[in-house]
Amino acid sequence: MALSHAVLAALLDGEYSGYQLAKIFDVGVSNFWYAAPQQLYAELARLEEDGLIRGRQVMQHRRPNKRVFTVTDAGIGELRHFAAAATRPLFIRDDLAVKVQAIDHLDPAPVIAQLEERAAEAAAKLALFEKALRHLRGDLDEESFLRSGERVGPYLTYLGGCRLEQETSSWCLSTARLLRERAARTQAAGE
Amino acid sequence: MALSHAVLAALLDGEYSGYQLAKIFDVGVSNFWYAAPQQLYAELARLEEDGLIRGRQVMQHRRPNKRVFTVTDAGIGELRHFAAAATRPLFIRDDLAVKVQAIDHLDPAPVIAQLEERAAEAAAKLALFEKALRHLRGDLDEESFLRSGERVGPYLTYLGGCRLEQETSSWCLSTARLLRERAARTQAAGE
DNA sequence: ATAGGCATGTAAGCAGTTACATGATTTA
DNA sequence: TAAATCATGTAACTGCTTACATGCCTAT
Repeated sequence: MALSHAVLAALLDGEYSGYQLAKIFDVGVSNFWYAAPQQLYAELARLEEDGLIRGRQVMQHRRPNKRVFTVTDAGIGELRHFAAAATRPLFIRDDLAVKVQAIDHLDPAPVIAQLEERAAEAAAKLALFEKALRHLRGDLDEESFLRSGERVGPYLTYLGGCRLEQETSSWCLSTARLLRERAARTQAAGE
Repeated sequence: MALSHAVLAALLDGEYSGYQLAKIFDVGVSNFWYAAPQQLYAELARLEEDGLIRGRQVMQHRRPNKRVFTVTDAGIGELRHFAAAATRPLFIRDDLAVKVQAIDHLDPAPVIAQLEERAAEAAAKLALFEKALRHLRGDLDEESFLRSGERVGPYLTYLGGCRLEQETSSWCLSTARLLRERAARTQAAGE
């Protein structure tokens, strides 16, 4: 049970189909959980079989029909059980950092380009998260919302996501700049 | 090929045994790559078979002998190839964030405790990384080291790790404080 | 004595990835 | 008319986790 809890948590805020969940995992939940679309269909089938979620057919006019899912009481129970148990350490894998780690033995040019690309992606995600935050808090300012809101979980994880993307962007840019300067200098020295 | 590149990058800075690598992945590399010890032994065997690393037996007096590994030219070639290719997106999985996402449906007490625990771990890691940074730059200040150092890759990834741990600690603490306040208020209202 | 560190693995099972497969509708 | 979006899966393979297995040395 690993992906299952992330799916249950995502389904707390509404009924979603596998396809919709895939998009949520691609943009929103992606700040703390990565999952491929195919995994989600398989996981939804498993969760339904275990009685932790319930599916419902939705007929659509000019689109394929879809099945949307909600968390059952048993599903909430499973989440409570999970939350009370010990948390595993953060699981992180970043190919780009591996490249930076090895940079002194590599051609820096493609790595610099990838750092700048990642910085741009992070900035775009940050903008998205900030939009989501404004949407969640509605007319309230952040402080009042966090004090009196009924559903603050997603808001808090988005706040964490914002920090992560901000730091990512800033680290990528400063690293890229430094590597550029060093590359310029070694080239000048080599001439 | 996923873990393999992380192992190759880690072996660039010296000869290490499986056991030593496991410790490096536990503390140092852990800011951008998670790996279990058993994986490392298997991966080292595979990399040696593929000729990307070379093992050497080291006899020891009052300890079991060990095999230490170095990256071959073919290994460097593989890393260069990897660095020039497209980078996959950050792979992240954080159980603690899943719990926060679902918090409004859960008993907050254990989650608050786990947030504070994670914050303490992050602060400890930060201290470790800062020590590693001081060690790497030796007598130089950071700017000169980054300008003129021969091996800046690990320094740059440690800098990234510091940011991550700092943000983690601060997010966990502010989230825990907020959840504590909310828990106190709902308890007061319930009485 | 006992716990912890050093040192290296195997085996079974589960989870995750990649490639394949289909088909309608909408937008450029 | 081509590409993108909506919509859902299967199958084969690879990678990862958990549990098991061993044994010596050092510090308390």
